[in-house]
Amino acid sequence: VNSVQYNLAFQLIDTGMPAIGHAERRSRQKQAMRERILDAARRIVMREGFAALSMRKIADAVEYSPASLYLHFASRDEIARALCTEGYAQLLETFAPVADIADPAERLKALGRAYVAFGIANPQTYRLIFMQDPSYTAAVLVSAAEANDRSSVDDTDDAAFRMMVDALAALQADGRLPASANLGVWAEALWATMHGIVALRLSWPMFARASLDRVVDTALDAWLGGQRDHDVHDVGERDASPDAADAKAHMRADAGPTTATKPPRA
Amino acid sequence: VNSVQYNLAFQLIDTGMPAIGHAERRSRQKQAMRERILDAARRIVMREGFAALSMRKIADAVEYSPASLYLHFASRDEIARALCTEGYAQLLETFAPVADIADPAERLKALGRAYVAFGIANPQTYRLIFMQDPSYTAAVLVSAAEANDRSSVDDTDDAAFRMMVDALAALQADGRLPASANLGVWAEALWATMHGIVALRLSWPMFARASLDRVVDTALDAWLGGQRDHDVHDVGERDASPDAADAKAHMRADAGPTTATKPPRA
DNA sequence: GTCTATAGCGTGATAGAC
DNA sequence: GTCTATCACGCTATAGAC
Repeated sequence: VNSVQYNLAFQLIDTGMPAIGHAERRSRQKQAMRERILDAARRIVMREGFAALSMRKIADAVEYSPASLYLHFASRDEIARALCTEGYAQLLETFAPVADIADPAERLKALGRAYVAFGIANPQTYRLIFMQDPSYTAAVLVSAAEANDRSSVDDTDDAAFRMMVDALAALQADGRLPASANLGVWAEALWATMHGIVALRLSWPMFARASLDRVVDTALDAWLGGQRDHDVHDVGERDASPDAADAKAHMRADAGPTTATKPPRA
Repeated sequence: VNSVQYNLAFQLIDTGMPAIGHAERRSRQKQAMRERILDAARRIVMREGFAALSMRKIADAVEYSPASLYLHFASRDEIARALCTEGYAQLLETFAPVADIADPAERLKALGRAYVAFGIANPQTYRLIFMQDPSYTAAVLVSAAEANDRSSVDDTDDAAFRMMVDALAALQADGRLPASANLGVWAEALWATMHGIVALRLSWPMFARASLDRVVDTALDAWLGGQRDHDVHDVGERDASPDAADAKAHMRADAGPTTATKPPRA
Protein backbone atom coordinates (compact mmCIF):
# COMPACT_ATOMS: atom_id res chain seq x y z
CA VAL A 1 0.00 0.00 0.00
CA ASN A 2 2.67 2.44 1.01
CA SER A 3 4.81 1.74 -2.03
CA VAL A 4 2.01 2.77 -4.33
CA GLN A 5 1.59 6.09 -2.60
CA TYR A 6 5.34 6.60 -2.68
CA ASN A 7 5.48 6.00 -6.41
CA LEU A 8 2.81 8.57 -7.03
CA ALA A 9 4.63 11.19 -4.98
CA PHE A 10 7.85 10.40 -6.80
CA GLN A 11 6.23 10.95 -10.19
CA LEU A 12 4.74 14.24 -9.11
CA ILE A 13 8.07 15.62 -8.03
CA ASP A 14 10.37 14.07 -10.53
CA THR A 15 8.69 13.79 -13.92
CA GLY A 16 6.41 16.80 -13.85
CA MET A 17 3.42 17.44 -16.08
CA PRO A 18 2.87 14.15 -17.87
CA ALA A 19 2.69 12.29 -14.61
CA ILE A 20 0.25 14.85 -13.25
CA GLY A 21 -1.79 14.28 -16.36
CA HIS A 22 -1.84 10.60 -15.65
CA ALA A 23 -2.80 11.07 -12.05
CA GLU A 24 -5.49 13.51 -13.04
CA ARG A 25 -6.93 11.14 -15.62
CA ARG A 26 -6.81 8.40 -13.07
CA SER A 27 -8.77 10.42 -10.54
CA ARG A 28 -11.18 11.59 -13.20
CA GLN A 29 -11.90 8.00 -14.15
CA LYS A 30 -12.39 7.09 -10.55
CA GLN A 31 -14.78 9.98 -10.12
CA ALA A 32 -16.65 8.94 -13.25
CA MET A 33 -17.02 5.44 -11.88
CA ARG A 34 -18.37 6.82 -8.63
CA GLU A 35 -20.95 8.77 -10.59
CA ARG A 36 -21.96 5.71 -12.59
CA ILE A 37 -22.47 3.75 -9.40
CA LEU A 38 -24.48 6.52 -7.78
CA ASP A 39 -26.55 6.96 -10.92
CA ALA A 40 -27.43 3.29 -10.96
CA ALA A 41 -28.16 3.31 -7.25
CA ARG A 42 -30.39 6.36 -7.57
CA ARG A 43 -32.35 4.75 -10.35
CA ILE A 44 -32.91 1.61 -8.30
CA VAL A 45 -34.07 3.59 -5.29
CA MET A 46 -36.44 5.68 -7.39
CA ARG A 47 -37.90 2.64 -9.09
CA GLU A 48 -38.06 0.08 -6.29
CA GLY A 49 -37.42 1.95 -3.09
CA PHE A 50 -34.42 1.96 -0.81
CA ALA A 51 -35.14 -1.44 0.69
CA ALA A 52 -34.52 -2.98 -2.71
CA LEU A 53 -31.10 -1.39 -3.07
CA SER A 54 -28.42 -4.05 -2.94
CA MET A 55 -24.82 -4.18 -4.00
CA ARG A 56 -25.63 -7.01 -6.39
CA LYS A 57 -28.28 -4.96 -8.13
CA ILE A 58 -26.04 -1.95 -8.46
CA ALA A 59 -23.26 -4.15 -9.79
CA ASP A 60 -25.59 -5.65 -12.36
CA ALA A 61 -26.69 -2.21 -13.45
CA VAL A 62 -23.19 -0.87 -13.96
CA GLU A 63 -22.03 -4.20 -15.37
CA TYR A 64 -19.28 -4.78 -12.85
CA SER A 65 -18.90 -7.41 -10.21
CA PRO A 66 -20.21 -6.62 -6.73
CA ALA A 67 -16.67 -6.74 -5.40
CA SER A 68 -15.60 -3.87 -7.63
CA LEU A 69 -18.03 -1.51 -5.99
CA TYR A 70 -15.99 -1.71 -2.82
CA LEU A 71 -13.11 -0.02 -4.61
CA HIS A 72 -15.22 3.13 -4.74
CA PHE A 73 -17.46 2.92 -1.70
CA ALA A 74 -16.66 1.36 1.61
CA SER A 75 -20.14 0.02 2.14
CA ARG A 76 -23.72 0.10 1.07
CA ASP A 77 -24.36 2.65 3.77
CA GLU A 78 -21.82 4.99 2.27
CA ILE A 79 -23.67 4.79 -1.04
CA ALA A 80 -26.92 5.50 0.75
CA ARG A 81 -25.45 8.53 2.45
CA ALA A 82 -24.08 9.81 -0.84
CA LEU A 83 -27.56 9.47 -2.32
CA CYS A 84 -28.95 11.46 0.58
CA THR A 85 -26.46 14.24 0.09
CA GLU A 86 -27.26 14.32 -3.61
CA GLY A 87 -30.98 14.32 -2.98
CA TYR A 88 -30.80 17.07 -0.42
CA ALA A 89 -28.77 19.20 -2.81
CA GLN A 90 -31.48 18.62 -5.38
CA LEU A 91 -34.07 19.80 -2.86
CA LEU A 92 -32.05 22.94 -2.16
CA GLU A 93 -31.85 23.67 -5.88
CA THR A 94 -35.61 23.67 -5.89
CA PHE A 95 -35.51 26.58 -3.47
CA ALA A 96 -33.33 28.80 -5.63
CA PRO A 97 -36.12 30.52 -7.60
CA VAL A 98 -38.03 31.02 -4.37
CA ALA A 99 -35.27 33.05 -2.76
CA ASP A 100 -36.04 36.01 -5.01
CA ILE A 101 -39.52 36.59 -3.68
CA ALA A 102 -39.42 39.89 -1.85
CA ASP A 103 -42.28 39.53 0.60
CA PRO A 104 -41.09 37.29 3.42
CA ALA A 105 -44.47 35.68 4.05
CA GLU A 106 -44.89 34.86 0.40
CA ARG A 107 -41.33 33.61 0.29
CA LEU A 108 -41.99 31.28 3.18
CA LYS A 109 -45.16 30.01 1.59
CA ALA A 110 -43.41 29.36 -1.70
CA LEU A 111 -40.68 27.59 0.21
CA GLY A 112 -43.21 25.35 1.89
CA ARG A 113 -44.97 24.58 -1.36
CA ALA A 114 -41.70 23.78 -3.10
CA TYR A 115 -40.70 21.51 -0.24
CA VAL A 116 -43.95 19.57 -0.35
CA ALA A 117 -43.89 19.42 -4.12
CA PHE A 118 -40.41 17.92 -4.02
CA GLY A 119 -41.41 15.26 -1.54
CA ILE A 120 -44.47 14.25 -3.50
CA ALA A 121 -42.64 14.27 -6.82
CA ASN A 122 -39.73 12.23 -5.47
CA PRO A 123 -41.29 9.98 -2.87
CA GLN A 124 -38.56 7.36 -2.71
CA THR A 125 -35.84 9.95 -2.53
CA TYR A 126 -37.72 11.81 0.16
CA ARG A 127 -38.24 8.62 2.11
CA LEU A 128 -34.56 7.82 1.91
CA ILE A 129 -33.51 11.26 3.10
CA PHE A 130 -36.06 11.98 5.79
CA MET A 131 -37.90 8.82 6.74
CA GLN A 132 -35.35 6.05 6.87
CA ASP A 133 -32.38 5.90 9.12
CA PRO A 134 -31.53 8.84 11.38
CA SER A 135 -27.90 8.46 10.35
CA TYR A 136 -28.88 9.03 6.73
CA THR A 137 -30.86 12.11 7.61
CA ALA A 138 -28.01 13.40 9.71
CA ALA A 139 -25.70 12.94 6.73
CA VAL A 140 -27.33 15.76 4.79
CA LEU A 141 -26.35 18.34 7.40
CA VAL A 142 -22.83 17.10 7.82
CA SER A 143 -22.16 17.35 4.13
CA ALA A 144 -23.84 20.74 3.99
CA ALA A 145 -21.38 21.87 6.63
CA GLU A 146 -18.48 20.45 4.67
CA ALA A 147 -19.62 22.31 1.59
CA ASN A 148 -19.47 25.50 3.63
CA ASP A 149 -15.92 24.79 4.77
CA ARG A 150 -17.07 24.39 8.32
CA SER A 151 -15.86 21.57 10.44
CA SER A 152 -18.58 21.58 13.06
CA VAL A 153 -22.28 21.27 12.56
CA ASP A 154 -24.23 23.84 14.46
CA ASP A 155 -27.63 25.44 14.43
CA THR A 156 -27.31 27.76 11.52
CA ASP A 157 -25.39 25.64 9.08
CA ASP A 158 -28.28 24.42 7.05
CA ALA A 159 -29.16 26.61 4.10
CA ALA A 160 -32.84 25.75 4.10
CA PHE A 161 -33.20 26.40 7.80
CA ARG A 162 -31.38 29.68 7.40
CA MET A 163 -33.73 30.74 4.63
CA MET A 164 -36.65 30.14 6.93
CA VAL A 165 -35.16 31.96 9.87
CA ASP A 166 -34.21 34.92 7.68
CA ALA A 167 -37.70 35.21 6.27
CA LEU A 168 -39.22 34.93 9.73
CA ALA A 169 -36.86 37.62 10.98
CA ALA A 170 -37.96 39.91 8.16
CA LEU A 171 -41.55 39.20 9.08
CA GLN A 172 -40.82 40.03 12.67
CA ALA A 173 -39.04 43.23 11.70
CA ASP A 174 -42.16 44.26 9.81
CA GLY A 175 -44.18 43.66 12.91
CA ARG A 176 -46.07 40.86 11.23
CA LEU A 177 -44.76 38.38 13.77
CA PRO A 178 -44.82 39.08 17.50
CA ALA A 179 -41.52 40.24 18.88
CA SER A 180 -41.78 37.52 21.51
CA ALA A 181 -41.78 34.74 18.93
CA ASN A 182 -38.68 32.58 18.92
CA LEU A 183 -37.55 32.27 15.34
CA GLY A 184 -35.76 28.98 15.75
CA VAL A 185 -38.78 27.38 17.32
CA TRP A 186 -41.02 28.77 14.63
CA ALA A 187 -38.78 27.55 11.84
CA GLU A 188 -38.56 24.10 13.36
CA ALA A 189 -42.30 23.85 13.81
CA LEU A 190 -42.96 25.11 10.31
CA TRP A 191 -40.55 22.61 8.82
CA ALA A 192 -42.19 19.88 10.87
CA THR A 193 -45.56 20.86 9.51
CA MET A 194 -44.45 20.59 5.91
CA HIS A 195 -42.64 17.36 6.64
CA GLY A 196 -45.77 15.98 8.25
CA ILE A 197 -47.87 16.76 5.22
CA VAL A 198 -45.44 14.97 2.93
CA ALA A 199 -44.70 12.08 5.26
CA LEU A 200 -48.32 11.36 6.02
CA ARG A 201 -49.14 11.38 2.31
CA LEU A 202 -46.31 8.94 1.61
CA SER A 203 -46.89 6.49 4.39
CA TRP A 204 -50.65 6.72 4.70
CA PRO A 205 -52.02 7.48 1.25
CA MET A 206 -55.45 6.26 2.26
CA PHE A 207 -55.58 8.95 4.91
CA ALA A 208 -55.72 11.70 2.34
CA ARG A 209 -59.20 13.17 2.29
CA ALA A 210 -58.56 16.47 0.60
CA SER A 211 -56.45 17.69 -2.27
CA LEU A 212 -52.84 18.17 -1.36
CA ASP A 213 -52.90 21.81 -2.37
CA ARG A 214 -55.76 22.65 -0.08
CA VAL A 215 -54.06 20.98 2.85
CA VAL A 216 -50.81 22.81 2.18
CA ASP A 217 -52.54 26.15 1.73
CA THR A 218 -54.56 25.66 4.87
CA ALA A 219 -51.42 24.96 6.84
CA LEU A 220 -49.53 27.88 5.37
CA ASP A 221 -52.44 30.18 6.06
CA ALA A 222 -52.65 28.99 9.63
CA TRP A 223 -48.99 29.83 10.11
CA LEU A 224 -48.51 32.89 8.00
CA GLY A 225 -51.72 33.78 6.33
CA GLY A 226 -54.49 36.24 6.83
CA GLN A 227 -52.28 38.87 8.32
CA ARG A 228 -51.77 40.49 4.98
CA ASP A 229 -53.52 40.05 1.69
CA HIS A 230 -56.33 37.58 2.31
CA ASP A 231 -58.85 36.83 5.00
CA VAL A 232 -57.74 34.94 8.06
CA HIS A 233 -57.88 31.17 7.63
CA ASP A 234 -60.04 31.35 4.57
CA VAL A 235 -59.43 28.35 2.40
CA GLY A 236 -60.89 28.86 -1.00
CA GLU A 237 -61.30 26.52 -3.92
CA ARG A 238 -58.33 27.94 -5.76
CA ASP A 239 -55.55 25.76 -7.05
CA ALA A 240 -51.94 25.86 -6.05
CA SER A 241 -50.35 29.24 -6.49
CA PRO A 242 -48.20 29.85 -9.57
CA ASP A 243 -45.14 29.55 -7.37
CA ALA A 244 -45.88 25.99 -6.42
CA ALA A 245 -46.76 25.05 -9.95
CA ASP A 246 -43.48 26.52 -11.11
CA ALA A 247 -41.54 24.65 -8.46
CA LYS A 248 -43.19 21.41 -9.46
CA ALA A 249 -42.17 21.93 -13.05
CA HIS A 250 -38.52 21.64 -12.08
CA MET A 251 -38.88 18.18 -10.61
CA ARG A 252 -37.82 14.97 -12.14
CA ALA A 253 -40.30 12.22 -11.54
CA ASP A 254 -39.70 9.42 -9.09
CA ALA A 255 -41.64 6.21 -9.03
CA GLY A 256 -45.25 6.60 -7.97
CA PRO A 257 -45.86 6.64 -4.23
CA THR A 258 -47.71 3.37 -3.79
CA THR A 259 -46.89 1.30 -6.82
CA ALA A 260 -43.34 0.18 -6.25
CA THR A 261 -43.58 -0.16 -2.49
CA LYS A 262 -43.05 -3.51 -0.77
CA PRO A 263 -40.24 -5.36 -2.51
CA PRO A 264 -39.80 -9.02 -1.45
CA ARG A 265 -38.30 -7.81 1.83
CA ALA A 266 -35.31 -5.89 3.09
CA VAL B 1 -59.38 -31.05 7.13
CA ASN B 2 -63.07 -31.40 6.42
CA SER B 3 -63.44 -34.38 8.70
CA VAL B 4 -62.18 -32.38 11.65
CA GLN B 5 -64.71 -29.64 11.11
CA TYR B 6 -67.42 -32.22 10.74
CA ASN B 7 -66.49 -33.87 14.01
CA LEU B 8 -66.71 -30.57 15.82
CA ALA B 9 -70.15 -29.87 14.45
CA PHE B 10 -71.26 -33.35 15.40
CA GLN B 11 -70.11 -32.88 18.97
CA LEU B 12 -71.86 -29.55 19.25
CA ILE B 13 -75.16 -30.99 18.24
CA ASP B 14 -74.96 -34.41 19.75
CA THR B 15 -73.13 -34.32 23.05
CA GLY B 16 -73.91 -30.80 24.22
CA MET B 17 -72.14 -28.89 26.96
CA PRO B 18 -69.01 -30.92 27.68
CA ALA B 19 -67.98 -30.78 24.04
CA ILE B 20 -68.62 -27.05 23.91
CA GLY B 21 -66.43 -26.72 26.97
CA HIS B 22 -63.69 -28.50 25.15
CA ALA B 23 -63.98 -26.37 22.07
CA GLU B 24 -64.06 -23.25 24.16
CA ARG B 25 -60.97 -24.21 26.08
CA ARG B 26 -59.29 -25.01 22.83
CA SER B 27 -60.03 -21.60 21.38
CA ARG B 28 -59.06 -19.94 24.61
CA GLN B 29 -55.70 -21.64 24.51
CA LYS B 30 -55.25 -20.65 20.91
CA GLN B 31 -56.08 -17.08 21.78
CA ALA B 32 -53.64 -17.15 24.66
CA MET B 33 -50.91 -18.38 22.38
CA ARG B 34 -51.63 -15.55 19.96
CA GLU B 35 -51.26 -13.11 22.81
CA ARG B 36 -47.98 -14.63 23.90
CA ILE B 37 -46.62 -14.33 20.39
CA LEU B 38 -47.76 -10.75 20.04
CA ASP B 39 -46.36 -9.87 23.44
CA ALA B 40 -42.97 -11.23 22.50
CA ALA B 41 -43.09 -9.50 19.14
CA ARG B 42 -44.04 -6.21 20.73
CA ARG B 43 -41.16 -6.44 23.15
CA ILE B 44 -38.70 -7.10 20.35
CA VAL B 45 -39.98 -4.16 18.33
CA MET B 46 -39.83 -1.83 21.30
CA ARG B 47 -36.31 -2.91 22.18
CA GLU B 48 -34.65 -3.33 18.80
CA GLY B 49 -36.99 -1.80 16.27
CA PHE B 50 -39.19 -3.39 13.68
CA ALA B 51 -36.34 -4.23 11.32
CA ALA B 52 -35.00 -6.62 13.94
CA LEU B 53 -38.28 -8.50 14.22
CA SER B 54 -37.93 -12.01 12.83
CA MET B 55 -39.88 -15.19 13.21
CA ARG B 56 -36.87 -16.90 14.74
CA LYS B 57 -36.49 -14.26 17.41
CA ILE B 58 -40.14 -14.43 18.30
CA ALA B 59 -39.96 -18.20 18.44
CA ASP B 60 -36.98 -18.03 20.76
CA ALA B 61 -38.80 -15.61 23.02
CA VAL B 62 -41.93 -17.73 23.34
CA GLU B 63 -39.85 -20.92 23.46
CA TYR B 64 -41.48 -22.56 20.50
CA SER B 65 -40.06 -23.50 17.14
CA PRO B 66 -40.38 -21.01 14.30
CA ALA B 67 -42.69 -23.38 12.48
CA SER B 68 -45.22 -23.30 15.29
CA LEU B 69 -45.79 -19.59 14.85
CA TYR B 70 -47.37 -20.29 11.50
CA LEU B 71 -50.18 -22.15 13.24
CA HIS B 72 -51.28 -18.82 14.68
CA PHE B 73 -50.20 -16.27 12.10
CA ALA B 74 -49.97 -16.71 8.38
CA SER B 75 -46.88 -14.59 8.00
CA ARG B 76 -44.58 -12.11 9.58
CA ASP B 77 -46.60 -9.35 7.96
CA GLU B 78 -49.72 -10.50 9.72
CA ILE B 79 -47.94 -10.21 13.03
CA ALA B 80 -46.76 -6.74 12.11
CA ARG B 81 -50.27 -5.68 11.22
CA ALA B 82 -51.59 -7.08 14.48
CA LEU B 83 -48.98 -5.05 16.33
CA CYS B 84 -50.11 -1.95 14.47
CA THR B 85 -53.72 -2.51 15.40
CA GLU B 86 -52.72 -3.02 19.00
CA GLY B 87 -50.52 0.05 19.02
CA TYR B 88 -53.16 2.24 17.47
CA ALA B 89 -55.68 1.07 20.04
CA GLN B 90 -53.17 2.03 22.70
CA LEU B 91 -52.90 5.47 21.14
CA LEU B 92 -56.66 5.85 21.16
CA GLU B 93 -56.78 4.92 24.85
CA THR B 94 -54.48 7.82 25.45
CA PHE B 95 -57.17 10.10 24.09
CA ALA B 96 -59.88 8.94 26.46
CA PRO B 97 -59.20 11.41 29.29
CA VAL B 98 -58.93 14.20 26.77
CA ALA B 99 -62.43 13.67 25.45
CA ASP B 100 -63.91 15.17 28.59
CA ILE B 101 -62.42 18.62 28.09
CA ALA B 102 -65.33 20.92 27.40
CA ASP B 103 -63.70 23.72 25.46
CA PRO B 104 -63.13 22.48 21.91
CA ALA B 105 -59.92 24.41 21.36
CA GLU B 106 -58.44 23.12 24.58
CA ARG B 107 -59.64 19.65 23.72
CA LEU B 108 -57.88 19.80 20.38
CA LYS B 109 -54.71 21.05 21.98
CA ALA B 110 -54.76 18.31 24.58
CA LEU B 111 -55.36 15.82 21.79
CA GLY B 112 -52.34 17.09 19.92
CA ARG B 113 -50.16 17.00 23.00
CA ALA B 114 -51.25 13.47 23.85
CA TYR B 115 -50.56 12.38 20.29
CA VAL B 116 -47.06 13.78 20.29
CA ALA B 117 -46.38 12.46 23.78
CA PHE B 118 -47.36 8.98 22.65
CA GLY B 119 -45.08 9.08 19.63
CA ILE B 120 -42.12 10.28 21.64
CA ALA B 121 -42.73 7.83 24.46
CA ASN B 122 -43.14 4.89 22.08
CA PRO B 123 -40.85 5.68 19.18
CA GLN B 124 -40.53 2.18 17.79
CA THR B 125 -44.22 1.54 17.99
CA TYR B 126 -44.94 4.87 16.37
CA ARG B 127 -42.46 4.13 13.62
CA LEU B 128 -44.07 0.79 12.96
CA ILE B 129 -47.55 2.24 12.77
CA PHE B 130 -46.98 5.47 10.90
CA MET B 131 -43.57 5.45 9.29
CA GLN B 132 -42.99 2.01 7.89
CA ASP B 133 -45.06 0.34 5.26
CA PRO B 134 -48.22 2.01 3.96
CA SER B 135 -49.97 -1.35 4.20
CA TYR B 136 -49.24 -1.42 7.93
CA THR B 137 -50.56 2.07 8.41
CA ALA B 138 -53.63 1.24 6.38
CA ALA B 139 -54.23 -1.74 8.65
CA VAL B 140 -55.11 0.44 11.62
CA LEU B 141 -58.11 1.93 9.83
CA VAL B 142 -59.36 -1.34 8.49
CA SER B 143 -59.39 -2.90 11.89
CA ALA B 144 -60.94 0.20 13.38
CA ALA B 145 -63.74 -0.25 10.87
CA GLU B 146 -64.10 -3.89 11.80
CA ALA B 147 -64.35 -2.98 15.45
CA ASN B 148 -67.22 -0.70 14.53
CA ASP B 149 -69.02 -3.48 12.66
CA ARG B 150 -68.59 -1.69 9.40
CA SER B 151 -67.52 -3.50 6.31
CA SER B 152 -66.28 -0.55 4.30
CA VAL B 153 -63.69 2.01 5.28
CA ASP B 154 -64.77 5.53 4.62
CA ASP B 155 -63.94 9.04 5.70
CA THR B 156 -65.48 9.12 9.11
CA ASP B 157 -64.61 5.71 10.43
CA ASP B 158 -61.59 6.65 12.40
CA ALA B 159 -62.27 7.58 15.99
CA ALA B 160 -59.35 9.97 16.32
CA PHE B 161 -60.22 11.79 13.14
CA ARG B 162 -63.82 12.04 14.25
CA MET B 163 -62.76 13.56 17.55
CA MET B 164 -60.86 16.22 15.67
CA VAL B 165 -63.66 17.00 13.27
CA ASP B 166 -66.18 17.18 16.10
CA ALA B 167 -64.05 19.60 18.06
CA LEU B 168 -63.45 21.71 14.98
CA ALA B 169 -67.17 21.76 14.29
CA ALA B 170 -67.84 22.97 17.82
CA LEU B 171 -65.24 25.65 17.31
CA GLN B 172 -66.91 26.67 14.09
CA ALA B 173 -70.33 26.74 15.73
CA ASP B 174 -68.90 29.11 18.33
CA GLY B 175 -67.71 31.34 15.55
CA ARG B 176 -64.12 30.76 16.52
CA LEU B 177 -63.40 29.18 13.18
CA PRO B 178 -64.49 30.80 9.89
CA ALA B 179 -67.64 29.28 8.46
CA SER B 180 -65.80 28.83 5.20
CA ALA B 181 -63.21 26.50 6.71
CA ASN B 182 -63.41 22.92 5.56
CA LEU B 183 -63.31 20.74 8.64
CA GLY B 184 -61.91 17.68 6.92
CA VAL B 185 -59.07 19.65 5.44
CA TRP B 186 -58.35 21.30 8.75
CA ALA B 187 -58.32 18.01 10.62
CA GLU B 188 -56.03 16.44 8.07
CA ALA B 189 -53.62 19.35 8.15
CA LEU B 190 -53.64 19.45 11.92
CA TRP B 191 -52.94 15.74 12.15
CA ALA B 192 -50.15 16.15 9.62
CA THR B 193 -48.63 18.88 11.75
CA MET B 194 -48.53 16.72 14.86
CA HIS B 195 -47.25 13.79 12.86
CA GLY B 196 -44.53 15.96 11.40
CA ILE B 197 -43.36 17.06 14.82
CA VAL B 198 -43.09 13.46 16.00
CA ALA B 199 -41.68 12.04 12.80
CA LEU B 200 -39.03 14.70 12.43
CA ARG B 201 -37.95 14.15 16.03
CA LEU B 202 -37.68 10.42 15.48
CA SER B 203 -35.88 10.41 12.18
CA TRP B 204 -33.82 13.54 12.57
CA PRO B 205 -33.01 13.92 16.25
CA MET B 206 -30.12 16.24 15.45
CA PHE B 207 -32.53 18.66 13.86
CA ALA B 208 -34.18 19.46 17.16
CA ARG B 209 -33.16 22.92 18.25
CA ALA B 210 -35.86 23.71 20.77
CA SER B 211 -37.63 21.83 23.49
CA LEU B 212 -40.37 19.58 22.22
CA ASP B 213 -43.00 21.29 24.32
CA ARG B 214 -42.24 24.70 22.91
CA VAL B 215 -42.47 23.40 19.37
CA VAL B 216 -45.75 21.67 20.06
CA ASP B 217 -47.21 24.69 21.81
CA THR B 218 -46.10 26.99 19.04
CA ALA B 219 -47.78 24.79 16.48
CA LEU B 220 -50.98 24.46 18.47
CA ASP B 221 -51.09 28.19 19.02
CA ALA B 222 -50.60 28.84 15.34
CA TRP B 223 -53.56 26.62 14.56
CA LEU B 224 -55.91 27.27 17.43
CA GLY B 225 -54.35 29.70 19.81
CA GLY B 226 -54.59 33.33 20.64
CA GLN B 227 -58.23 33.60 19.71
CA ARG B 228 -59.29 32.97 23.27
CA ASP B 229 -57.39 32.97 26.51
CA HIS B 230 -53.86 34.01 25.67
CA ASP B 231 -52.10 36.44 23.36
CA VAL B 232 -51.77 35.52 19.75
CA HIS B 233 -48.67 33.47 18.98
CA ASP B 234 -47.05 34.20 22.30
CA VAL B 235 -44.77 31.38 23.29
CA GLY B 236 -43.72 31.71 26.88
CA GLU B 237 -41.14 29.80 28.86
CA ARG B 238 -43.75 27.65 30.53
CA ASP B 239 -43.48 23.90 30.59
CA ALA B 240 -45.90 21.43 29.15
CA SER B 241 -49.44 21.98 30.28
CA PRO B 242 -50.87 19.72 33.01
CA ASP B 243 -52.89 17.96 30.32
CA ALA B 244 -49.82 16.88 28.42
CA ALA B 245 -48.04 15.82 31.58
CA ASP B 246 -51.07 13.78 32.50
CA ALA B 247 -51.22 12.15 29.13
CA LYS B 248 -47.54 11.26 29.36
CA ALA B 249 -48.07 9.58 32.70
CA HIS B 250 -50.23 6.95 31.06
CA MET B 251 -47.56 5.81 28.66
CA ARG B 252 -45.47 2.75 28.89
CA ALA B 253 -41.90 3.37 27.88
CA ASP B 254 -40.45 2.19 24.61
CA ALA B 255 -36.78 1.94 23.85
CA GLY B 256 -35.02 5.27 23.57
CA PRO B 257 -35.24 6.99 20.20
CA THR B 258 -31.66 6.77 19.04
CA THR B 259 -30.09 4.03 21.12
CA ALA B 260 -31.50 0.86 19.66
CA THR B 261 -31.65 2.05 16.07
CA LYS B 262 -29.63 0.38 13.35
CA PRO B 263 -29.57 -3.34 14.01
CA PRO B 264 -27.04 -5.28 11.88
CA ARG B 265 -29.34 -4.84 8.95
CA ALA B 266 -32.81 -5.85 7.93
C1' DG C 1 -8.69 -3.04 -11.18
C1' DT C 2 -11.39 -6.56 -12.05
C1' DC C 3 -12.81 -10.88 -11.61
C1' DT C 4 -14.60 -15.56 -9.51
C1' DA C 5 -15.64 -17.87 -5.60
C1' DT C 6 -17.14 -18.09 -1.26
C1' DA C 7 -17.37 -17.31 3.64
C1' DG C 8 -20.69 -16.34 6.92
C1' DC C 9 -24.76 -14.92 8.20
C1' DG C 10 -29.42 -14.03 8.02
C1' DT C 11 -34.22 -14.51 6.42
C1' DG C 12 -39.45 -16.54 5.62
C1' DA C 13 -41.70 -20.39 4.97
C1' DT C 14 -42.70 -25.52 4.49
C1' DA C 15 -42.48 -30.86 4.53
C1' DG C 16 -43.02 -34.51 7.11
C1' DA C 17 -41.94 -37.30 11.31
C1' DC C 18 -43.96 -37.97 15.78
C1' DG D 1 -49.56 -29.16 17.82
C1' DT D 2 -45.05 -29.33 17.93
C1' DC D 3 -40.86 -30.46 16.37
C1' DT D 4 -36.48 -31.03 13.30
C1' DA D 5 -34.58 -30.40 9.13
C1' DT D 6 -34.33 -27.98 5.26
C1' DC D 7 -35.40 -25.44 0.97
C1' DA D 8 -34.45 -21.57 -1.47
C1' DC D 9 -33.17 -17.35 -1.10
C1' DG D 10 -31.05 -13.01 -0.02
C1' DC D 11 -27.42 -10.15 1.71
C1' DT D 12 -22.51 -7.74 2.76
C1' DA D 13 -18.01 -8.19 2.48
C1' DT D 14 -13.52 -10.38 1.47
C1' DA D 15 -9.66 -13.55 -0.33
C1' DG D 16 -6.98 -14.43 -3.88
C1' DA D 17 -6.23 -15.48 -8.92
C1' DC D 18 -5.25 -12.93 -13.04
